[in-house]
Amino acid sequence: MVKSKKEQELLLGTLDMLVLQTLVLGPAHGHTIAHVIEQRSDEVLQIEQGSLYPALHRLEDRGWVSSYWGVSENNRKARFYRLTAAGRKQLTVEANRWQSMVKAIGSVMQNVTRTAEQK
Amino acid sequence: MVKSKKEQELLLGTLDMLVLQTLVLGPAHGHTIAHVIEQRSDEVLQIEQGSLYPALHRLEDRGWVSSYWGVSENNRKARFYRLTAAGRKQLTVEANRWQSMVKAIGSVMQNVTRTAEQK
DNA sequence: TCTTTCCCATAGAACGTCTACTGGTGTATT
DNA sequence: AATACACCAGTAGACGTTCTATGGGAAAGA
Repeated sequence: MVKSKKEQELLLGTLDMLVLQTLVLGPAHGHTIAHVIEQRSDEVLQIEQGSLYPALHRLEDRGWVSSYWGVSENNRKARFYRLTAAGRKQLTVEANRWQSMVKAIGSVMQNVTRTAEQK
Repeated sequence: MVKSKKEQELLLGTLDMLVLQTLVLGPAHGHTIAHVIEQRSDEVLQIEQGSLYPALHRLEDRGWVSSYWGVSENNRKARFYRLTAAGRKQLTVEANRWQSMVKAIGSVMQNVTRTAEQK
């Protein structure tokens, strides 16, 4: 039996933005980043490892973050990511984009039975 | 010269929902659907033909809409799409999902400088 | 006739996410 | 000492949506 359909597909291309935002608080490693996002979203967002690490690597490729090896709070080897100046700019770009998207979609989704319930 | 990066990628997987919502107003053909979404979003959303028609076809495959050939307002042959009962249900599912997504991402994106201060 | 506008459609590439793994290493348990 | 477990990083391959870039037919107007 084959599972042909994805279960979640819930991030909708916003993972990069979420990661950058999380790093505003300071450097963090992958595990922590995922947990922070999940907790702050009240467990609505689920960050899969297979999504997270590729995201971190491409953020670094693009220069939005830099990384270094360190030791985690649990005394384990971990790669920490730090927001760069370019990443900070990118975050505002993506946040603005997201805001305008939400607004635009909201405009389309609002019920247009206004005619019936007009003030 | 090759354009290696996509220009927009602005729909973020919400096109199906937008199309279904548009059809709540009544049957419509592809061109109209695209224009309605673009206008209602104040031209923020851009619906490419290469995104729209595949979307309409998959909505039909899944039973969310049904289609028939007719004649457009401009006297041209056009395929009209109508929302099915299943499509109406699907719309509420996707709309709820979208709402919870917006809320969850909002929770992550809000500034948390408060936490940094209380040290 | 020629051009424009309307309308449908598809192929192929790009991209982000998911599933499903592998592998290493501290810490606690037995 | 051996085992189990939680923590941490990573990759391959599939999948689905969107994009770019086409093609073509048919009505309307110049």
